[in-house]
Amino acid sequence: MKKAEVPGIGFPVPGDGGRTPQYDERFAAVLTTAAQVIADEGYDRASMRKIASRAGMSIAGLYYYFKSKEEVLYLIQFYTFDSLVKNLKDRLDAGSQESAEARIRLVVENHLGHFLRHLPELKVCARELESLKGDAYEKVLERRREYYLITREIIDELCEGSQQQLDSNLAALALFGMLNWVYMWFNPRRHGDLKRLEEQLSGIFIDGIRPR
Amino acid sequence: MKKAEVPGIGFPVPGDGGRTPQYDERFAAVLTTAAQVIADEGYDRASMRKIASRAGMSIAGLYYYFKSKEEVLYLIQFYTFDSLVKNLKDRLDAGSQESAEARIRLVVENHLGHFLRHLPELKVCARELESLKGDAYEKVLERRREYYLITREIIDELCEGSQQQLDSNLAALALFGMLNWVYMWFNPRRHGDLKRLEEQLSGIFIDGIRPR
DNA sequence: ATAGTTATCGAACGCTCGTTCGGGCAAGCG
DNA sequence: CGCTTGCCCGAACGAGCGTTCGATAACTAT
Repeated sequence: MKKAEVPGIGFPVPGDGGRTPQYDERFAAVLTTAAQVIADEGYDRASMRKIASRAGMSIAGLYYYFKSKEEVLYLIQFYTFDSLVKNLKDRLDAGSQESAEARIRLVVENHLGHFLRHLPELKVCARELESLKGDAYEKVLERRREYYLITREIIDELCEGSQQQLDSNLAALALFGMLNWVYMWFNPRRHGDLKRLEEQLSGIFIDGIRPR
Repeated sequence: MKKAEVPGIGFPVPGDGGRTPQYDERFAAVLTTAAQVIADEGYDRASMRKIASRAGMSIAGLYYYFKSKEEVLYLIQFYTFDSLVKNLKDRLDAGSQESAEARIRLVVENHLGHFLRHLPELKVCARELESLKGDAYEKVLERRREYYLITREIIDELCEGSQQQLDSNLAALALFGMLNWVYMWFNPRRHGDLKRLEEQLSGIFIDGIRPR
């Protein structure tokens, strides 16, 4: 059976073409395990042997699901940003009548919420973009840019009529800096109160850029 | 001749004990080259062979100056934070009568200024702390904590009397997030105006946390 | 029962890595 | 002059890497 592919990449995608449910389940489970190993040790030190052994299978068994190590990394990053963007769009659609400030809070809430549920994946995305090359790199970059643009448009709206000339591009990058740096210090035991974390960070950012 | 050592670590330090000036010069030059290679390719992919070849010497020659690859990484991070802290202390001493807001601006100015002058080193520090182990990791962490504490004290002062309960710990981490994420998007040609970058970022942060 | 597909494995190949070893060459000093 | 010392090298070693190959059971459809 021919494998379904992401157009223009040649990497397979699960759950979309006659493969068995067991296959899809195992595929997703192995990808989750791989994200944990890569988050813990970094892409280069996370060998296919370690990933296979943590997933309870042989190296050759791993290659039944993924055709290369880079594909594993690509899929983690692609799916992570894909679901990040999809969730954000859903939230923004549901709250489209809200103020720009409320929608920025939605962005922060979405990002940190996803972060808590998929800590290893987010860490991998924050650190390993540059470990991809060629088409895989471009495809992930495209998703990131989409995510960035959605956010920057809200920031543009929030800055409207500000007397200070604030660069919304820089502001968006500052926001992502705050949010993506979280993996460096976050500890579920110390910072488990997600609501509080969201409020503090979005508070700093919103008060920081709001016109006065 | 016995090599001088950082107390408790066992790693050598240049410029402090009877070695020739050529040695110190070459040592520093090789370390700068190593920082460039590691910033470009990541610690694991940056092989000793590549570092040696970019520095114009053989692998074995490299081992005359450094006793392991991890030592190279340690020295880059240790010296970078060392000089970052030293410069910051100097600036803060010179501006000790200034307001907390002005001193936060000094922190941002110092960090980004150092960033522009030592882009590869800062990138290495932002990404490769976890590639260190044991004593080297602890020693670098110690320097980072010192840098963090200096900054957080100023933030504490800036938040004094704020009616909102703002967590200065989170605020400091948010600031470092903004500043350290810069390596992900900074382009000297697009963002060459350092003064403007400093003003925008410190503006966002200060307005974000200042009591109102 | 037979043929084909799915999921898995052990073993190996070729390569790169960090590190070491023994030596060599030039400068400075006795 | 001979000898030490500072600086540097070619070559090698053992380990770990990503990837491939052929084989093997279990299941499914004919």
